[in-house]
Amino acid sequence: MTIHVNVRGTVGGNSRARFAATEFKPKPIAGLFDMMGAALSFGRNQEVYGEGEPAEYLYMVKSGCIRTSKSLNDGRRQIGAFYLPGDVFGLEAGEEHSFSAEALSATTVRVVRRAALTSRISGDAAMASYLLKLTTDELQRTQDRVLLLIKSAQERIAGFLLEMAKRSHAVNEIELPMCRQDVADYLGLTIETVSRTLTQLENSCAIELPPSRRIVLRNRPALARLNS
Amino acid sequence: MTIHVNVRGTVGGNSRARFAATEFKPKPIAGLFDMMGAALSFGRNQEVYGEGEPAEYLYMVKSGCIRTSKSLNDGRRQIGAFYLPGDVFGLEAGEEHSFSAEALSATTVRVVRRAALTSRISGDAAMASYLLKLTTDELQRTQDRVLLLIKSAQERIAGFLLEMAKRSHAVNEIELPMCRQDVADYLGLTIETVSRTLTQLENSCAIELPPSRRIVLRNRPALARLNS
DNA sequence: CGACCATTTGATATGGATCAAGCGATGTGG
DNA sequence: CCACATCGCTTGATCCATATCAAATGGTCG
Repeated sequence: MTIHVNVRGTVGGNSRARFAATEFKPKPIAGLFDMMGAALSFGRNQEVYGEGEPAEYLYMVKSGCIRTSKSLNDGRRQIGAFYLPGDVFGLEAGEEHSFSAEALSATTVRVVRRAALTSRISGDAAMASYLLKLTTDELQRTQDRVLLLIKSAQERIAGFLLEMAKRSHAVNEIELPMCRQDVADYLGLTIETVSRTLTQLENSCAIELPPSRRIVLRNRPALARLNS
Repeated sequence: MTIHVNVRGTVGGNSRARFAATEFKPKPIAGLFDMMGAALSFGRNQEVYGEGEPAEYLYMVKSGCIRTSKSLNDGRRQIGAFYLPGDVFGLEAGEEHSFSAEALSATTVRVVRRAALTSRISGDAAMASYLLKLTTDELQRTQDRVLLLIKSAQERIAGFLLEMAKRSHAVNEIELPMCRQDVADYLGLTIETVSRTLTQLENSCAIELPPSRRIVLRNRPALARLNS
């Protein structure tokens, strides 16, 4: 079996990879990546793609977590988004990636060629709608980020926790897949401010921090109020 | 002539408004709004649509300028974007507007029913691509905003000026269509900080402020350096 | 145990917010 | 035509939230 995937990562899984299979009509389009994509594995901090590389593929997270990030010339780093299992990343406006993508921990993804999807826009309305939905959803999340970034540290953290809680399945308990520095770079704060704000919220009984990556939401209304 | 446009604004222009005309195939899709849309006029600060209203239409600015904004419960206001002639606004992830839209000054727009476009996704590949492009472009601009918002006041202002310069046609001179307060709410700063930062930039000879809405970029490299 | 990394905590500095006043242009009514 | 109100913008003084610098604590893995 030869798979011409010139991407980083370890090829694995039962990849029935036929990227150019144009006759295939996905019924449940959610399973698209599983059906037509190759599986890849990444280790902690391993790069999936780099800023400026051609945006040839779309990716769906199967397990683990991915962050996209961008380094500014002075060393600051901005995190574009965190992607959890089921999320699709790699969508770009232009022909190349404006952020790089890295795995937070051992992560598996499915890849499909972008061209394999976009070429179906004509003739496959479901595919066109699917791509549009992926993009509008991403847009919505990015707009929500903008709203977060103009607020105070408390509000950013509260908003972040609520967002993560909504995305994880457990109701009032979150296991953060990322370190404090990642949270800080996501919210445009320093690691110290993130830490201090979390302890403040703990002191005000809004949350609980058993070990530091696990967070229990004790008082959602209070957090939601901060989220305005 | 009866046009059933339950939107605010003054109907005018040569509106050959046939929203449900499904047989129409736009060749130059850019002219789409002119061909199938109704023209509307708005005065300064007049609302085009409000936050929470059903997102039934897409709009293209023909003249003037539109801002989208959102009021937070504590009175702060965040501006989502400024739209100049040629820009399309009103795109939403969900079924209702998450921002409201207002005219900055006397402004004319063209409206088309969103459903009239989305219904064509199947069968009209050009339309599908067009909608996707509108959305990815909007996404790109929103991601650029996120990058601006984590920076210092000087960097935000510099980035904003460069963005406006790129969008306006005159190379090194911009006529801002919005007041300082709008700039402040766009960049997540106060009006005082915007003003002070502009005078700082003037003192460092990066820009010139003949009357306050007109800005001359004297030293683009310096601004670009701030923009990192 | 000891090295290493992530996180927290403390002390201080600072950029931008806030509060307040002044300035300049535009418009209105006497 | 001028006095005066209004609005948008700038400037000044002070305060505070967050950054910065520094050190302590805790957790994990060899």
